[in-house]
Amino acid sequence: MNSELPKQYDPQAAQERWYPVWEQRGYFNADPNPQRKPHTIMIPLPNVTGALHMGHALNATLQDIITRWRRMQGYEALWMPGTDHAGIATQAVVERRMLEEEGLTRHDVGREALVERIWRWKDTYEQRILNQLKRLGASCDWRRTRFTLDEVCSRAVRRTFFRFFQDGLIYRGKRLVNWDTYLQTAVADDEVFRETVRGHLWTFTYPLVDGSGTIAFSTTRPETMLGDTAVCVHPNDERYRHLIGKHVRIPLIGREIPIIADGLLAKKEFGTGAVKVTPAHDPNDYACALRNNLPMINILNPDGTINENGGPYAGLDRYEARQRVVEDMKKLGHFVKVEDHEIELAHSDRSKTPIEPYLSDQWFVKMADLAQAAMDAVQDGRVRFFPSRYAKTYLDWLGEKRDWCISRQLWWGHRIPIWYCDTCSEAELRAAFGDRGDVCWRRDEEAACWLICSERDLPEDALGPQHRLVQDEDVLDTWFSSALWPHATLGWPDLEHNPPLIGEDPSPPTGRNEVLAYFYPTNVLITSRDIITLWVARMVLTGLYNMGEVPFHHVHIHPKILDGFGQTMSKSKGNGVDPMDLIDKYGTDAVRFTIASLAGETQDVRLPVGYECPHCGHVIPQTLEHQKAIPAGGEKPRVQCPKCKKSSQYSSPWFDPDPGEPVARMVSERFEYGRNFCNKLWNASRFALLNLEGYTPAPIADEELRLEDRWIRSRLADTAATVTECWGRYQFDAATRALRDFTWNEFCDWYLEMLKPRLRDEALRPVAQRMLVGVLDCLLRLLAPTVPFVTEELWQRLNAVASPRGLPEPRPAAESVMIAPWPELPDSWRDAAIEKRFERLQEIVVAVRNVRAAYGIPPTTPLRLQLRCDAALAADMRDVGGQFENLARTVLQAAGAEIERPPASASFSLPGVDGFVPLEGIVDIEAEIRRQEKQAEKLKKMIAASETKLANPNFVQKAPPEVVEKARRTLAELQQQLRNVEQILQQLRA
RNA sequence: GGGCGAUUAGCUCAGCUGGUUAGAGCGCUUCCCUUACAAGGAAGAGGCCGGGGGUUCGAGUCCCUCAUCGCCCA
Repeated sequence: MNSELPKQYDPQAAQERWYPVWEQRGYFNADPNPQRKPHTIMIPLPNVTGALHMGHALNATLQDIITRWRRMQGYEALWMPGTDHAGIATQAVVERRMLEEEGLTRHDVGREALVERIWRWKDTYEQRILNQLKRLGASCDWRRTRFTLDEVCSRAVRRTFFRFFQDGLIYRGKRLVNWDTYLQTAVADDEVFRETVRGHLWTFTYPLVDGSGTIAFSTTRPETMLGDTAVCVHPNDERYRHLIGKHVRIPLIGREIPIIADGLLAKKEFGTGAVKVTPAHDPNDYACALRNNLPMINILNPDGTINENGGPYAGLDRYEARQRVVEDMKKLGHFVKVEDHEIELAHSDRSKTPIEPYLSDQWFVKMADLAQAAMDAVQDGRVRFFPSRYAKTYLDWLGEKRDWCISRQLWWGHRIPIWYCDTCSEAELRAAFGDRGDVCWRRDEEAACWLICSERDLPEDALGPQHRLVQDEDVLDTWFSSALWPHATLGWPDLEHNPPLIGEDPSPPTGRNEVLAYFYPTNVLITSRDIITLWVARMVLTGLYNMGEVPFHHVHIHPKILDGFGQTMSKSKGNGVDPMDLIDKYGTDAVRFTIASLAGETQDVRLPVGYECPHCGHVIPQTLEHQKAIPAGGEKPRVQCPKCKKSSQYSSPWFDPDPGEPVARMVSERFEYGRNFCNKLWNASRFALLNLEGYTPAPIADEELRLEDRWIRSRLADTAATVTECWGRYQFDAATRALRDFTWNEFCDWYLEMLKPRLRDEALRPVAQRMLVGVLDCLLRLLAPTVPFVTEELWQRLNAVASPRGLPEPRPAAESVMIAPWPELPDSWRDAAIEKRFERLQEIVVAVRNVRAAYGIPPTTPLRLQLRCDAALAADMRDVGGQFENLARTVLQAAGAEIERPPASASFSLPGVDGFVPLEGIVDIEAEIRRQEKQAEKLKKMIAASETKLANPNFVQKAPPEVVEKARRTLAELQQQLRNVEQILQQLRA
């Protein structure tokens, strides 16, 4: 390795060099080891369709920091990677592409072929997302990578479903779902977006059966009349009270339906005050039907055409039927009027087509007991949220105990392990399966058939040729498999073998699953708040059910990253930065460090983004106009660079840049924070490496330490303790702040500067070198979890020239910083008195520099300094006298109580010490008077405030004595300072 | 409609259980390419801590209220 370090850190080189080394040496691997305590983190499995976005980058960075930190602390640290099959999202992407490129629908290719295509897609994109994690530096045990549809996870899904079914926790029922007529599947609420569209509001009448008149109502969807089962009015509506209980006839199909009263559905002010009720096709009507025991009539086929319940309209598309219904009602004389109306219409996020509320058969998990158990785990502290307020979200949601709808009408996913048979007898079932523990059955009276649940696939003729078994067509909700993630990935339900490792031969049978026993329960789940209910709650619930033990003890909820306008970043908004672009531009460590510094306990983080000019590299802030711009008249929108005056195209969700055009990619200048930090660390280390010639390892005796050595040691110990504490509480912003402050403001700005003269002095050099290397060694270890690449690069270079090293005793350095021990520094290093003395020195140096700046004296002009202070401080300052020369190009001429202000000097007054800088010929008396007057004013203000406070008898009586005492001391100090300033002023004016 | 959170320097954010003169990074001003670093160094300007009440000897910090914004749930 070249020992000559460049002036700038090259992140890409370090990333390419060290990641493969770590991986090859097996540092990421974790195996059951009785000698160590386990530490486990399960990755919140990224969706296999996607690419890593900023949310993932934040999430992964935090997990990696904790994992690397625990590993250094000596834990057997497992970070478990994997991906999610993400049912509908993946299937929809593949289907869309198939349609666009080949004009084929899933019905054209069939179930098997479609699933085959999706697997191929998955193989490609899974690799991409895992590689992106690796570029982020993720220290996952890649041998254990799992996929929710792989064999190991599938077995867990089957076993869980089977146990639920056997325990009577699974049932089949009707439910109103968001039906996507294009994809012909139900979509979840979070896969639906609302859009205002222009529609109509029609008003019609239904005739009363007794011939006494009609009742008028309004609707935006006339075709749903075919499924009406009631007309509803408000119970307090005087206009209709006499009609409640009577019946009307639906003219189109002749069905008679009741007029009911329901205060929750009918609004007196809206339309006519009466509303038709279509339980099978409207959520509010559905709820009303449940309250009032109304029948529910489904009038739609899965493709959105009217079914046989629509009588003469059967077979028509719902929109065609709408027109026909309106025409027919007109003909029959039941049309009143039509108005334009804006409607908030639900659309499927997947197909972008309107959603139809649709009543269909679904499978449910009973939540009552499962949810209660999961709530108990949080309430009694077995699971703790950080920040704690998120426990409320969790408890509120579980508290509703709403049954969990687990079926999805898709082809991609875990097929529901239920087989139907409507011809067999129970005796036949018992004869065929009675001796099998993995099959059970239950009678579904409503459907008049047997429901047979099996852990293993059943052939169609499992009951003999005379009976046909038909498997349920649906698959399970993706969350069903991800709910099992913490124990499924560790091999449950197999308790006899360790889970298989990728790329390795099966290990010899162990007779027990040591991996599961060792790594479960896991320690902490790190995730974002939007899946507390969907995922976190369900993992706790299934973990308790299957394992009898919570899946994790801590849940850390980290913030969300928003754009500069406070909006969620998303592809469709065109405001998302690609973490891979940031890594290219700033380096992985810079991205990690910056991201960690953003992760506080507040909900959101704003990250202003901009377009990087492809011509000059200048970053142009993104505006809302950029986000929304669409090509008008064929011309693609451009960003104008204010620096080089050139314009360029940029990426946007609304259009693709023209081929060959230079494209302004989206970046965020905030990451310069991390890049600059890494570079600072790099250069501090570079300084060290340039000054280590002749380094000899040896213990350092306490008497060899100078003031600055004791100070930096104290600060280092304090910083290490702070960082350890903050990470234990998942306060990443505070931890990185402490690290940066120490590195930059203490180690670089003061300590390194103070070492310089010592390193030039033959006699002092050896101890200075040992201290320098010792502190740097510790600092690199403290930073390694956050910025693994730059610290490794530096660690290796340090190893080459200074291997046994460290404080207070030198030891052989670890072969990699990532497996070096986490610094546990003695408490005795922390020394408040030393820090106080050092701060005095700092204040005086700053004051002298201040004089220099105030008088515009060039940095090269030497100055002289006299200090008036008590004997103790004077001795202290004389001890470090050389540092004034070094840090402020100033000679400390004298220090003591007897010092008098020399004529023609600039002065400063600090608590307990006055300083005089003789400036013959330079000092401007008037300017100096102004300076001192300003200082006197400031002191007077503070004295006044202080006096007011102490003059208040309530304060003196009621405040704690130490607070009062402190206030008195402060006042005395201020008064002394003011006297000194006034004396100086007097001399100046004389 | 219910819940959670935010509002502190031009921008992005810290500020733990209330206690001297409210901090950081970026940006800005002045000076400096000084033998680790111009992705740097030195010095500096910039804040009725969203408004209004209250509790307290004392409020950026606790309570109430209003306003604005964001997120989640229905």
